Amino acid sequence: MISTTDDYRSGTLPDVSSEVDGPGPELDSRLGYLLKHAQQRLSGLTAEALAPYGIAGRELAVLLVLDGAEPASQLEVANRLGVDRTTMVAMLNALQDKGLVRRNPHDSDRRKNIVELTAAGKDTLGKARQAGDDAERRFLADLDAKSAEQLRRALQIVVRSKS
Amino acid sequence: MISTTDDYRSGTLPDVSSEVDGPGPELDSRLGYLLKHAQQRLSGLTAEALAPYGIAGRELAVLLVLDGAEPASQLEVANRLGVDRTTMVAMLNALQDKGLVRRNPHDSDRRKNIVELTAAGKDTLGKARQAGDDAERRFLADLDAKSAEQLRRALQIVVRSKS
DNA sequence: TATTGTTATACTCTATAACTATA
DNA sequence: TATAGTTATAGAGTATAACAATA
Repeated sequence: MISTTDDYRSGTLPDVSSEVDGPGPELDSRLGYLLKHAQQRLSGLTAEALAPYGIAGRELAVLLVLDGAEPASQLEVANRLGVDRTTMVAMLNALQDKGLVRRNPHDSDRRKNIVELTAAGKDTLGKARQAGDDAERRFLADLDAKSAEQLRRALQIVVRSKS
Repeated sequence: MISTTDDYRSGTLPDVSSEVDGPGPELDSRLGYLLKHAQQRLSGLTAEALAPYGIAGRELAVLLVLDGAEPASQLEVANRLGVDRTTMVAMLNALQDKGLVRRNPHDSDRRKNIVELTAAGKDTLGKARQAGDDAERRFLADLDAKSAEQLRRALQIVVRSKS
């Protein structure tokens, strides 16, 4: 485990100068590079972990939202995920084709579709959630527990930031 | 400023339950969601900051690598950035059309192009680097200095992680 | 035979504009 | 008039396959 409490320029990290494909000193402390590659690495680990269940990481996110408290329309699910409603249509089509979700007309507002998990959807969600958690653990494997939680917390803050 | 040293489930964060478009409890502690949206937010801030200089965040990364110690071939630049060499061709074409980089044949291996910054490229890099740093500062504005450096350090570690 | 740069092509993810139906 | 879902379409970003020049 490696602590993250030192200043990032202190030079106590493992030497990587022998790596030909590393970012080099120009990039390895730039957040743009770091966030992009962190996201790509987690995406890869997640895709691999979810492959046995036939869903992508984005689809797991949809299932998680649908498992939440109140029934949600397509637009509400899209807003929670931060995607356009046209993007939501395609994602729900794919999940519906896999038998994991169901569209039901809203009782009093027939413009809306209430989206629900099917029994198969709940079953897949249970397994996929665990697989996704495993992928997160592998992603965080080189951080100690405290640093991992600080990372999660810091990301929550910058994502919620409005400016 | 908000500290990140508490456990992320402790509930000391600002209440966001009134936000209709927030992720909700199902997603706001999942790293996949957090990394994706953090990256999107920083990308937006960076694009905005770099717009006056006519370059994208990805292009700033190329200029930064070219400003590094040794002269680099197209393939070496691509490897440092973690992109395919065919992707590099298009990026360098764009930067060359803007007059910011120059391709020179390698002295002894004529398969290679050594890529260099032009005078205009160095000038643009100087201004764009500052603008990029400003974007990072806005991105991190809600974190205290220590938490911001811990975030950077933790990302370096997970990005370098091999498993 | 292997490597570098290049081109053509295709794939993934996403959004915009325009349509239908409802409100 | 405005909203929810849908469709067609287009753009950004990326990679794979195949080729020419060179090693």
